[in-house]
Amino acid sequence: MLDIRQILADPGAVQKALQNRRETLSLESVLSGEQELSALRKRWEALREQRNRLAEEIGRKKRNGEDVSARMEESRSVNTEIASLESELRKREEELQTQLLLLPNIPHDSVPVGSDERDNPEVHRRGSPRSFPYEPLPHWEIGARLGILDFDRAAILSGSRFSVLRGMGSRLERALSAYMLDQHTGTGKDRPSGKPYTEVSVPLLVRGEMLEGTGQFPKFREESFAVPEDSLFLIPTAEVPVTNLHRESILDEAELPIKYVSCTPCFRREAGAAGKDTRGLIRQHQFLKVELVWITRPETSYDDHEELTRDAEGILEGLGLPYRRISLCTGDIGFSSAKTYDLEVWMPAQGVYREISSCSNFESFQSRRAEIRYRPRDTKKPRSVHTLNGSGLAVGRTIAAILENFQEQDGSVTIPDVLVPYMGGVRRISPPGS
RNA sequence: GGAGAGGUGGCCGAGUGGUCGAAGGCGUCCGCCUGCUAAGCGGAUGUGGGGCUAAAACCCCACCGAGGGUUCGAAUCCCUCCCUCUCCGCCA
Repeated sequence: MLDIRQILADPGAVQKALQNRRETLSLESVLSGEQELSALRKRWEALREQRNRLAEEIGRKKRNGEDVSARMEESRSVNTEIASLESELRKREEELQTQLLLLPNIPHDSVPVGSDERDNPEVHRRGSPRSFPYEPLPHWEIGARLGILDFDRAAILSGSRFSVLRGMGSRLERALSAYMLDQHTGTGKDRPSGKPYTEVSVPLLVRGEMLEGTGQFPKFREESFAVPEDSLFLIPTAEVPVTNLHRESILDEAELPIKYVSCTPCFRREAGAAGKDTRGLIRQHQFLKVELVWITRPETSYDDHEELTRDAEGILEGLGLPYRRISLCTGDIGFSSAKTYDLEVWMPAQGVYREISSCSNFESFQSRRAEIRYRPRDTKKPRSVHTLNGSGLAVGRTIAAILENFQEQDGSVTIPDVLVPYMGGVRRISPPGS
């Protein structure tokens, strides 16, 4: 959520930012709504003051045995006025709040202006794609031939966009999760932030307020799987429970940055994605993801964002997967984000780079919604923290990338060296019977 | 699921209708004292919004789990919901 004072201070700049985002919302009704609200609020406060004074006077006089019936009558009439004002006030407040919750974050100055994904500049490329002496197979073919990936059975269990991993496929998922978690909980000592990530295991079902806190609600409600019977929602990413871990609290500056890593299944309805990426592990209703979350100070958040992104890149480099980093332009950046880098891994069968991680700085957009603040050492007055997160990495897509990049002509797949210990020493997954 | 107890400031905890934004303690900060540290002594210390101001001081409004209600007046009484704890039952 944007700070209403920031909007008031420079509505032109905010409107400009919305335009850059290709967002058609206008600030006019927000501005007029806020103006009316503040007038109503002042009137209401004055009446409350009057009522409080009367109540105090009545109490005092009563103790002295004086007659207070006239004052009580007066107070009653003030109360009816307060009540009518209050209902109006509440209505206006809700209207304004609804509008504010639908306003996206303002992109950082360093974010390139652009219309859509075609305008996302590449920051850098690492690793070189292998050249294949044959037509490389897509990962779903490889997985099926190896007997480790089964979409047909998953469809019977749960419908489309679900998968079953079997044998070494399932083991590969576990190995990747463990490798990533180990890397992140081990990194940091030699970094500017000076500390490794703390691993957390969190609930996969959360209340709606948590999703509002991180920005998924109210705008993207239809993207979430719901359990209406219990008013709970399946998390679309670990970002939601992990960031909200510190909701409604004031942290000590000395605690910052707080760095978490969490491996969870993620659940997405993919409501707007009908017919898109219908094959393979790329777009599933359920997938495993290792998520990095930082809660940090505003002064360092952009340096921290670079560091977080480097941490995610470290996994791709460790696995030997070719990838590139792109910087999302104003027209493509996510609703809650002020700046986002996407990491895209090379997928040989399609001959394209595909998103495997998205690393964002939300500045105080989430922390204002979730009320996560810290007390600066010098000023003592609480300030909103900045929150960051990024995938480190999406495990399902990493499996897909490994199968495609490290496939061999005989149908086998070579396991990256760093994963071998996690695979129980297995260096290669081979087709059954070979 | 059944029975009971309870949710108060950064933390612990007192407070059953007005003088309570809230005793006391811990913590934190400032000062004093003291070879150092600790202890001791004195003072300060909730959050959000508004007014005034150069900035403060100061003043006003709201907040004692959330939302309603009763009342001139609610942390305190009533209702609903959420959560925590104890015991019993069930269970990975």
